[in-house]
Amino acid sequence: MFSIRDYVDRNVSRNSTTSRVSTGSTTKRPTIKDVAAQAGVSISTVSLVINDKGYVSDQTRERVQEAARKLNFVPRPAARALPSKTTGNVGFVVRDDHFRRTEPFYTGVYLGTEFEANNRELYVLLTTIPTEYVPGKHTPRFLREQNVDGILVAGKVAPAFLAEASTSGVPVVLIDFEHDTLPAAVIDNRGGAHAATRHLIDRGHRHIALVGGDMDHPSLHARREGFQLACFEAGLSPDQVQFIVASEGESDYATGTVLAKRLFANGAVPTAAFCINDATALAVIDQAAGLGLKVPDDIAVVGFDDVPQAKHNQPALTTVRVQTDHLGELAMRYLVDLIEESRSRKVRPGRDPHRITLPTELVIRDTT
Amino acid sequence: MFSIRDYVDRNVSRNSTTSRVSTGSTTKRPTIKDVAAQAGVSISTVSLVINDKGYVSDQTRERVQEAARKLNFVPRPAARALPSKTTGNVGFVVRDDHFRRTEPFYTGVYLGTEFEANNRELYVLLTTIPTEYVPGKHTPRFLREQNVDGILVAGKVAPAFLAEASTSGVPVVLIDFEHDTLPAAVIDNRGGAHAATRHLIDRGHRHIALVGGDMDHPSLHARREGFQLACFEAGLSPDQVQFIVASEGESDYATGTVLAKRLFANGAVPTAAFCINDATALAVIDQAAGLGLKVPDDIAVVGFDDVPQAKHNQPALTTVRVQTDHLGELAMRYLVDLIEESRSRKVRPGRDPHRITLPTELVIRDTT
DNA sequence: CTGAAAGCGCTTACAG
DNA sequence: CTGAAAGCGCTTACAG
Repeated sequence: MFSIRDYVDRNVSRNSTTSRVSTGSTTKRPTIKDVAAQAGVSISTVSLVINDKGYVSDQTRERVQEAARKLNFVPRPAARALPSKTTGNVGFVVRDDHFRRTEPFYTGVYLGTEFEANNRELYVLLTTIPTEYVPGKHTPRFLREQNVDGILVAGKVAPAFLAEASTSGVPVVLIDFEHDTLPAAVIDNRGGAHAATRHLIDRGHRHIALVGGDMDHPSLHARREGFQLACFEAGLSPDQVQFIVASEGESDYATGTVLAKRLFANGAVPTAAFCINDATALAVIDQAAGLGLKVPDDIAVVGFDDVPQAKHNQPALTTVRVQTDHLGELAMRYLVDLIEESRSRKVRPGRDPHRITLPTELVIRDTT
Repeated sequence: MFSIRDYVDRNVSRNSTTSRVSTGSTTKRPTIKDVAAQAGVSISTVSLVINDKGYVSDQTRERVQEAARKLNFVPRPAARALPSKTTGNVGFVVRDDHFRRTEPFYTGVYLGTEFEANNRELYVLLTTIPTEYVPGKHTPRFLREQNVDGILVAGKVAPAFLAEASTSGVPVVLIDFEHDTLPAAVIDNRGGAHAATRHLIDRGHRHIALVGGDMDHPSLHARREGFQLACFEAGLSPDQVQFIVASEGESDYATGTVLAKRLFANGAVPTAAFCINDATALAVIDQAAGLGLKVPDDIAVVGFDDVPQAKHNQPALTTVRVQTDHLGELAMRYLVDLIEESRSRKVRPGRDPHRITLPTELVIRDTT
């Protein structure tokens, strides 16, 4: 390993002050006690007011609120956590390779959860886990320390992790993934795929291919179902529909390129392709261009996800928009619901978990 | 707004158990008290052992450790935070538009900090701020609550935020950005650009262009310097060197496309282009292909960053690799150093802030 | 080297 | 509607 010292650049200008600046006021940060004194009430009352709990007369409430405002009082998270037996944190787990992906899908989801967490006065502890998850070894610290009130799991993860999370004692909500009976916030993959396929059919296409990598993921599986349903409804016969699908591997640009070659290698090329996601669609378009085929005249292409590149591509890609932020928000709200539910022990008798489904939107651009 | 209820999918199978499973053992989580009882010592001693502080005889140390292991004791973060006046958290701030970028630069940096945070028993609170930062309005919650021991700021952010962070009373380390005298962990942009340019010159090129968007960012500025230095050292005359630079706008693919058109519009096209980053380089390559120019025969291209796409591009892009994880790690270590330093009040007399520089590596592929 | 005690800043029954 | 008191689970001087 290396030492930090190895990298210190001594050529930095030295005529400088330090970065640590005092907070200006010498008085230390106020506590609930200071607020109580200022308002002339007990700390119990202050606590009730800032938590909006119990019965407090309007008059004292206002007096407390004014005192808090005047002193610039902000409760310390740790001091609240200790007696209340809650942490004020939620965990956000995603596989590292997913998080690193070029398409900013999970960063969008994360930002949505962060936004909603801010509204709910929660901190989000973002942790990545490896694809090959080994329980004791890779267990997120917040699980070991039981330092969260709930857990969000984004995307596909190892079942071993889900088992661990499920037995942690706090609610778990999956995002864009499904597993057993765990509650989940998912995209309307089937509906989106159906709309996209329907759109191709409406444009007059009758020979259509589905192109995509491994369909093992529940979301991709649902997209295939939506595609099939639309084909069936339109009365297409099986020989009008092709499935260009890899038996393994991610549905990424590289896999898409391989599949596109297979697609165009066939004698009778379909007039339209529903691609399982944008990465695949972009690969198909590039391969088509390489062969001198015109999009959409020779082959129409529709994707799924509406990644940033979709809009900028030449030609701009018709696709299904997924509002990733919104998905994260939705999941966080759902999790908070479950957390509150589990606190008011009333609803113990195992309410069934739900899937919450986020609608999608077909965005018609230049490839169809 | 909408309600969560609007999205509940009632078609989910209902023959299921709830996701909330008890932890198995009915006994509640052990505290330091339980460990003390088990080991037959006081809680003070247990505290000393688990924090590796003060003098404890080897014998009692072992007895305590065994007791802790046996009971599966894990200290609660909140309980430590309260009396110790530390939070165990560090803030990680990045602009939302940067975090959403297609190139996973900042996610890589984040993962590096997370990795190192795990080693140091710290939690990272990732927060995004808008480009147009308004102090009171967008202030991260961890600042309001003073809920961090230190702050990492990744990439360019509004000066108003840096001012707020600097006066928060905790150390701040910038990542891939520089500002006044704040400590920073930066990439060796100048060195990387110098090596890349030198490489072009070594390949025999004498007419070279620098291509990139707005050079306002310190990192890009440093790259330009490295480029210029290499040109100067090689004795290139000013008329052999072109600067195709936008006066504003990000150095992204779209801007790169515009610049590439300008580059190729000139009568005398250079034989090589040093692009300020990979996004720009990829745009140049695509534009060259559109004009029937061969890369690298008609024009050699080198980028900077080594984004995932660089390797997969046809032809694969020669570029300068930046180990984003490593950068994050480095910054986190630096921050922890500063935090510890600020705790042991000895080093008060304003030590000068440093820049810690991460080396880069030239990756030669097929475009040069 | 070890323990008793005070205290961190809150919440939460429990009285009144 | 309000307050006194106990307690959350640790850390940290301070004695010894």
